[in-house]
Amino acid sequence: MKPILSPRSASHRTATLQSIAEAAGVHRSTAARALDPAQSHRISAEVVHRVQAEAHRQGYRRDAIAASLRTGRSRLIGVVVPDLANPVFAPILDGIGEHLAGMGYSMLVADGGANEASQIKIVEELIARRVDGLVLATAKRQDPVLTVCLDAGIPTVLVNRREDGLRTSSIVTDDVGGMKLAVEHLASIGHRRIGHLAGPNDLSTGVLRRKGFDDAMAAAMLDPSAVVTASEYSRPAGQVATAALLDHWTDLTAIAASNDLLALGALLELKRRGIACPDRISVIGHNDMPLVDMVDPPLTTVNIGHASMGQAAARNLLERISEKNMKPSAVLIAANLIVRASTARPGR
Amino acid sequence: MKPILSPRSASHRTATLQSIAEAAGVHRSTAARALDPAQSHRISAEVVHRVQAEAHRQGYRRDAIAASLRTGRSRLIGVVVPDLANPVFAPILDGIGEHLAGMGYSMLVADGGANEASQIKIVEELIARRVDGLVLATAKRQDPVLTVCLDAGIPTVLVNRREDGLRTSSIVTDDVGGMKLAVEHLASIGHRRIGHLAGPNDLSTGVLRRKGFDDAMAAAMLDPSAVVTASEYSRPAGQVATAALLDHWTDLTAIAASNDLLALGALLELKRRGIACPDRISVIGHNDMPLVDMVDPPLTTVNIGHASMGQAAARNLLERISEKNMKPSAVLIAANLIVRASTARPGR
DNA sequence: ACTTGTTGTGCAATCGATTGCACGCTTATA
DNA sequence: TATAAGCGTGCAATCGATTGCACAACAAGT
Repeated sequence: MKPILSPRSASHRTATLQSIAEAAGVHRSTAARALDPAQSHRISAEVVHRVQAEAHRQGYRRDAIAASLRTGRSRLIGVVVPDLANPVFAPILDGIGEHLAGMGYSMLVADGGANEASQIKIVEELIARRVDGLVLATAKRQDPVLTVCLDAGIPTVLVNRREDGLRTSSIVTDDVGGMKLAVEHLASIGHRRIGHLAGPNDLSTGVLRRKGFDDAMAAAMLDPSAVVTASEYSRPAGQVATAALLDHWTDLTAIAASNDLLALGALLELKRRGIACPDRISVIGHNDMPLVDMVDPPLTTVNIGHASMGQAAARNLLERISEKNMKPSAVLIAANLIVRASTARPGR
Repeated sequence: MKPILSPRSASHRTATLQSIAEAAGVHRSTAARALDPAQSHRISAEVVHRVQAEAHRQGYRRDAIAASLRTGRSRLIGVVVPDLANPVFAPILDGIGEHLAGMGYSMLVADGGANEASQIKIVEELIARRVDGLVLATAKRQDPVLTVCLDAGIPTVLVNRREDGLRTSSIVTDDVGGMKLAVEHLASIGHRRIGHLAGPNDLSTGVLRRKGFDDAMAAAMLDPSAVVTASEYSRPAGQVATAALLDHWTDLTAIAASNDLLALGALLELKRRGIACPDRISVIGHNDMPLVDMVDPPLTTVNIGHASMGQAAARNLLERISEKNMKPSAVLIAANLIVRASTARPGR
């Protein structure tokens, strides 16, 4: 630790409020107010102008860190996803980022990993960075991570997945309704023996979509018993679940998957067994993730407005931040059926 | 502005170094040292233990903001991508995030948008947040954004795309080599009339892959003139470029695209014209983005280790941060040919 | 016994912006 | 002509952690 360099890189002399104030011949508090659009009207026009000119001349940039320390607000929002590499999250992040940017906030993205312990560690890290709020895309139906956030008093919203309870706001698609759309579509074109590839039981999407399946099957007077639960949302898991489904229920003419990746796994397994889709068995997915319109066959699925979901989450969180004791709400984003070529009338 | 609440949320009394020091009966500087693994050996074991116990009891979390202000380091790395919604960047972000997390850094992800002005604005914002370094995935061949970063004295590396010059380190795939692989593959299975869907001229990937195309065609003694440059990396742009290619060179048996999205656009156009792929025309992509293994037909492409590219970028940046005057280097990640079903011997 | 180290802690300045309060001056009102 | 109200600025404390320096206590070497 030699006292050679000042903390800030020596090569660039720092333009601070102080340096501007001196150059403009005013006190730094005056400079601060002159540069703050919300306060500058309290300062004489002439001084405002002088300060702004000087700020520009010195290339002044307000130091967000120092401001945060003083105000206790960082204008940073932490976003935790279970797997950054999964393309499903890209549009959600995009939506969040877009809305935040418009409001002067930035997004701290963290990959929480699959297990709770690591997610909690990540969240602690974000809290230490004084994030003003958190968006969790990782929620389990009872989520210990959320408990940590709430205990720390950080405004938090859930996106894409929600808790069973209503401890905080959530922005998710209408999972039940979306799956109903899927089943109704299959039923309307004549399918009677429909199987379901369910998502994991500890995720809201898994159980809610399954409920949608059950409800819709009941409404159509069909037998809802052909269900296999996948161990996770992935193609391999979808493939093994499909294998199990086909082995146990040999007369199925359609499969409604809880998620596109599971549906893709189903397509793989069908292909492996030489079962034509949609000729022998129709497959419908859920999410409408990028590129599923070009797989073979183009996947019929349920579209979720991921980007608008992200935006809504950001908007909701910002409201929650400004109005501390806002009541939690569960926002549902409508789902849309997208018919492509992986579904068709059941064969003869 | 009523003096009602302290800046920090009133509901949670803040555990600070001060409060711990008091409770442990030592000075806060001593507490700081006791809690810092790098310094704690200078403090008596007994005091260290007392402080740690107290810190734990109060649920102390070191305030990263305050530390940043003092040290001038934020342990934050800004990452700028041109389009967060594009799934190609997901694995890169994943790689960056993974490496950073292991080193105690966090990642500030920002969507810079397509134009320079907005990218510069974003970068200014990141600089104001005192990021310790920047990763740009947006680089043009001569990039004004990089100029801003360099002028501000922020360690910066480029990922995925690079500049023509060597103003700073870049981590990209071997674009020339990758495209050579692609062309050699086509030539080796008998193609002689090969067209190229080039990427934008202002991006390194566009020109370098085109160079790879030219070189490989020359090496194979083939005519490299069938080239159309796409206006951007997107499916629609790929489709119109393909249309132009097919209209001008009617005897092509294969198309080497600069990017998977362009290749997908090509597939679309071929389908629209009723030209069978790979029977009449083979198509090869570049990037091996998620799901292209399941499109119709499964896309032959060139795989790029996106995740390892991200990791390498993070590693390189961190080195550059700790060793300020490190020489810029251009790191190339090897590319691999992935043969699937969109390429085949030319038809009879 | 006296210098020279060594070790463990305390002290206080510092990072840069923000903001409640006070003060002096001008203008309007009684 | 007082008195009040308002306006533009300056003052100084504050946010919480870090760190160079000082200093006391004690050990070791001459």
